[in-house]
Amino acid sequence: MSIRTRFAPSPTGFLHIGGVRTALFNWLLARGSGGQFILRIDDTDQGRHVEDAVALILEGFRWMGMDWDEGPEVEGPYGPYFQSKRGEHYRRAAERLIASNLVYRDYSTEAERAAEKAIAERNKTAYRFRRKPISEEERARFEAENRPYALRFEVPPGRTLVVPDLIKGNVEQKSDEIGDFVIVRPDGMPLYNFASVVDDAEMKITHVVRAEEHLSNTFSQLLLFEALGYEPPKFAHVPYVAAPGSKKKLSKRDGAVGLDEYINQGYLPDAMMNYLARLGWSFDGAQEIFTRDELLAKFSLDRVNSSPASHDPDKLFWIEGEWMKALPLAEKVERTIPFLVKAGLVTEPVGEALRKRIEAVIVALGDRLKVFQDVARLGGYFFTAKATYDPDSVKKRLRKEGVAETLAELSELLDRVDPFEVSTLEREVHRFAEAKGISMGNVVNPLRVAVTGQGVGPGLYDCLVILGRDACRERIAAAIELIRRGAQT
RNA sequence: GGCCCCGUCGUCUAGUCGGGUCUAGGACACAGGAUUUUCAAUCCUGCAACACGGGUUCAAAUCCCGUCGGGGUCACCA
Repeated sequence: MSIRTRFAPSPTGFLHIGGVRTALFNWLLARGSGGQFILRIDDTDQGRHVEDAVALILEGFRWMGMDWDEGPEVEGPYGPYFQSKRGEHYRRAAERLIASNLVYRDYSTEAERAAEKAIAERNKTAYRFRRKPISEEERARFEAENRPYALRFEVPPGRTLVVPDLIKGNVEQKSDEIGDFVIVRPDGMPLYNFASVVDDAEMKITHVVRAEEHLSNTFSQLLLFEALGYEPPKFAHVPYVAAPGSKKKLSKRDGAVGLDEYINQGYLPDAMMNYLARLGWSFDGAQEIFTRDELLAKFSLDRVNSSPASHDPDKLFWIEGEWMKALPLAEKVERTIPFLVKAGLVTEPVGEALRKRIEAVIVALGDRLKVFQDVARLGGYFFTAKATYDPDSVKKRLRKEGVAETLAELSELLDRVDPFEVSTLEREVHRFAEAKGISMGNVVNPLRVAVTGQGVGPGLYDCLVILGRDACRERIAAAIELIRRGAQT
């Protein structure tokens, strides 16, 4: 039988990278073996804005390139794939449990339970709900007055439950440690532990790969699978993702934890997938870069670490750089455009001339281009009429004795160089420096700041050529003006 | 607090099951150097870990016990 996995997010409107990693493991496991990956929305308890939140999740999955065989939009044979639309399934399952006498009506009030919890708290013991005897008269009265009740599963005493976890190994728990738990609320809403068991069973999920926080719940779920007469799936509990440089769980306060932040910076999906896969999983202790196909072929649960891994933005950035280097030029151009538009540097539609210019900038940027927003960040001045001068660079390279004069002469030089190309430019600037007895650094650096406004950037001659003779001379004039004005004040 | 999971360089990890080949390997980051018009890239070098304490053994990162630390769960949340 083929492997069927699922990812079941609750629509909170936020795609945590830890969640994306869990989804990835599921996707890799299923797709790597020719199985199916199912997306299910666990929205039993949410109310509003579910649609927007779901759209965001789907968008994230599409960006990552993790397609789902069954779920929202595509549907499938075991739908619906929204828990909020599966009420009938839960109701039928609950009825079966009622019929076999494995659940009971709990008429307790919130105040009663709160009091018992308080006692447990005071005694420093675990709070466990247990079925209390109820007299026939009382029961009849409750029913007569239509008193609301929750449906609770009666946990059998004296058993040892074991989860044969694919990542953690065999994990045991005594059933006596587990209190009777609610499966359906008085308002008819099923609870997670119940709904997810019903869904996993009915959707024929073979491997439940999910966050570690569910490990303790699994014992209750095992009882439910058994009570419903289902063979439980295999389980694999993935350790949490810790904050950078720590072993503390990664939370929203730890900086960039949402997938959208990386999408917005212009990370590559392949790089993100590569990074996330290596976070908590390794193939042989040596390989760092994996293509999608390699991941599909090489991923296995038994090489997922049982201890937490911390999010490492530096490593993500490095992997991103490796992937960016390997990306074909045409694709870089194509994918850069939206970021340039967003930065207000170009407007669509992008004509052939502008496209050539973008391509030239990307070529000049070379390996300096790591994420797509870098083109705007590092090379914005190629797309504006004037340069914006960085104060530090101006101070360091322009406000020096004789720089204005040197720049004026360089401007004349640029006027003469023909053709206006990298090789000729390079030759003439070298000759100029030699003739004047100035070090190359003292020629090139001021010239760079004068035409780009920045202290760092692509090779100078590339910059000059892309900008063109006229723009270069205009900017040099502007820089000289800047120096003169600064000298007066 | 009870129960459960986890603990190798700052970080991702190899090695742990089946003790010796581990004076603990690779990678990211960091530091220094080479190259160089800046930055990036590249190459070289360096820094750096078996949480702690006992025990078993000829031999322990690897097995056992304890301690400490982190996480989860004990919801009519997921």
